[in-house]
Amino acid sequence: MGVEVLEEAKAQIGVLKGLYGQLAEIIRDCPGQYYRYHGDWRSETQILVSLLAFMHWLETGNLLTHSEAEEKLGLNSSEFVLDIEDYLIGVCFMSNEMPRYVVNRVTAGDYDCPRKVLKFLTDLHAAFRMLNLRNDFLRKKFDGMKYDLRRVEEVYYDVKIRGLAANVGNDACSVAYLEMDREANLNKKFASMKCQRVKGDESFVPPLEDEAIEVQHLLAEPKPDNASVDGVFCFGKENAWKHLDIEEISYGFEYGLKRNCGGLDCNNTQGQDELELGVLDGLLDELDEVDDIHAANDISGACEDFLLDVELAEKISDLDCAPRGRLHLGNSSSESQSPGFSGSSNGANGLSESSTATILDSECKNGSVENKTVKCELNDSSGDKWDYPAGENVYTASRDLENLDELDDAKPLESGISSDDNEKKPLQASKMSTLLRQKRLRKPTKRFIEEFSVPKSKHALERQKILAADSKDKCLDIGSHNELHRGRGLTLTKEESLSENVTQETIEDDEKLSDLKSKCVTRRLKISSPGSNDKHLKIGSQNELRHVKGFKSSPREESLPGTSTQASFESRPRRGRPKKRPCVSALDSDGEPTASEFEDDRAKRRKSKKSADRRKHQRMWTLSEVMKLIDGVAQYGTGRWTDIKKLLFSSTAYRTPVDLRDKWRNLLRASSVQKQKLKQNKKEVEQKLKHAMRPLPKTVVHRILELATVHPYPRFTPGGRYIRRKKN
DNA sequence: TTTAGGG
DNA sequence: CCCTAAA
Repeated sequence: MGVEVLEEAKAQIGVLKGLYGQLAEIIRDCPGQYYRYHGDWRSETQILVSLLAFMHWLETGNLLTHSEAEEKLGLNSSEFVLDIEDYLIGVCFMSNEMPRYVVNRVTAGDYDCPRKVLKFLTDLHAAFRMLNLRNDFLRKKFDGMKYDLRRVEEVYYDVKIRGLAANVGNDACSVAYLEMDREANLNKKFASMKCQRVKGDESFVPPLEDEAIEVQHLLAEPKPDNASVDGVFCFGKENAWKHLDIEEISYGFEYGLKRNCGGLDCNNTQGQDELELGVLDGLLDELDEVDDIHAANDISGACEDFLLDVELAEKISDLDCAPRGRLHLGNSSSESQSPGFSGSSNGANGLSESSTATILDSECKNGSVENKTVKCELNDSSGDKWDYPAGENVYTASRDLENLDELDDAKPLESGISSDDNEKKPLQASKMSTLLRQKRLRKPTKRFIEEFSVPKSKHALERQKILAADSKDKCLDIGSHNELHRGRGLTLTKEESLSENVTQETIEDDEKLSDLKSKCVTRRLKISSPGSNDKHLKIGSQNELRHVKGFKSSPREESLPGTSTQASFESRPRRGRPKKRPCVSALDSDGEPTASEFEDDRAKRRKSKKSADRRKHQRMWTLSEVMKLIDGVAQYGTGRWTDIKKLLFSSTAYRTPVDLRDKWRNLLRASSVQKQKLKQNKKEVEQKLKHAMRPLPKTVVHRILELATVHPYPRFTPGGRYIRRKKN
């Protein structure tokens, strides 16, 4: 059937060829005017090229070259040609179709397809990368190809770890690979080239030109004219499927791996053989969670995905045997935890020192060596990516990840454990527990890391503040050491007289052992309103209790004059999937959590088992934040959320541009509702409103409404009504 | 990588 | 607040 389709398409191509012929004739009448008119059919040409290239790929597995494309379209005349740029854009269009194609093929049961497409796209992308593209449309399309490649990669690894990828195919491939001597050589060179680049990790990318030149040497036949294009693509064509074997890359990176892992022996690449279907089934769920990390590290995630799971599989299969020596490394590596904390180290230290929440300290300890190794590998493999994300940052980020994880299990080295924590130790001591724990880990996300570092340092300050005990009606400046250099610290305005404190979140540790202790999120909010000095500690856990009635707390963070109910906790069932259950507990005047409360909290959490909750936090928007947001919108309007974020929310790491936008959307909705309600019978409805939402100060509402007219947000009429557009 | 939009 | 598509 596929053949029929192809034939049919070819017939149509024939028709098009004829049409191009007609065009060519017209052009022939007005010599030299080709470029005057060819824009009229450019986009069609591009699409046509993409289709041709796709067909060609289906038939031969190779990339349609420029000359081939010209030939197929009958554009060989000297006057009427296929524009190089059109050709390239067409190729990009084709690449845009690949992810869909791959998914469809896999759905249809062709599990080998992703591998082929991946290689193809990898080559293609590598070839494109050598072009020196202007900042034009083609450049954009090329950028898009990166994401196509990534999506295909994900499919490939997904298929692979599910054990669906045909090993036969792999073998056959490698045999073919060996057969081609010349190409093998090219491959080696290419791989080593890449490898070198990775080795030189610190110095990062060699200039693109160098690379291009080097590859030019590898290219057998650079053409005199279009060398930069045709030559490159010949390269891609000749080596289709052959070079840059994924495994090859992995091996190539081993050097870097070992170095970055500080001597850890990570043979992850070999672990792949140990994949077992039975194990994999249980692992599939893992993917979702691991995804978080992908997003977090910004490293091309699929690879990580794969490796991590491989490692996990290894662990599981090892459960019956003696634990590997590697496990011990967890301890030694965790020793370096403090130095490793880099940016957030302040937070960690401050935390344990302040002793208010040492339990967190320990709960965050989750030493899983394989995570570490895997991550190291990831960092390195990221070196293979086209992006070359700032290695430093990525590295520290993942170091933080590791450390966060390590925090959980590395008991022996933990020195500053508070008494609260001691009872937990026995639980964790057992090796079995340790082993099993590694089976399933809820990884912190990027946002989590960000939050983790910022608020913690606040925490340290908080302690000082409490000691100073001067936090009445003054303006509180909660800037922290870490924040200082970031510019403007978080400053709370007077009328709020609110001191917001540490926010800590931990991650849920979801695993099979029933006695696991999960990590908890403690979020401390000290609310000191003009009337009282009550302090409240809010402990939010990320665990989801499906069976337990979830309730949501919405403590007022700002105590507004007049409307203030300084801490009204409302509890209502969450709409939809109950994702998160922040627990609220009132605390003694010190704001100290009592051991029993933690115990209680943990006990509850212990019950909650599965349910991957993606909810990272529910952080209330303070009035000052809202005001800042309003200012931002006034300044930039809607649609430039990143700018607003950068300028006004640079100190609050946990508010992403998307958050800002969402909040604005909600504000519009809220304010319009509030306005309408005001028109109606005030009293009753406003009573209801109070339950439903925290009413905004009228001035704020007015400002929002004003802005809503100036910067109309899509889907909100000037009246503020939310328009729900229907898909048809 | 950012934004819009749906849930 | 999350997720996805589109740009």
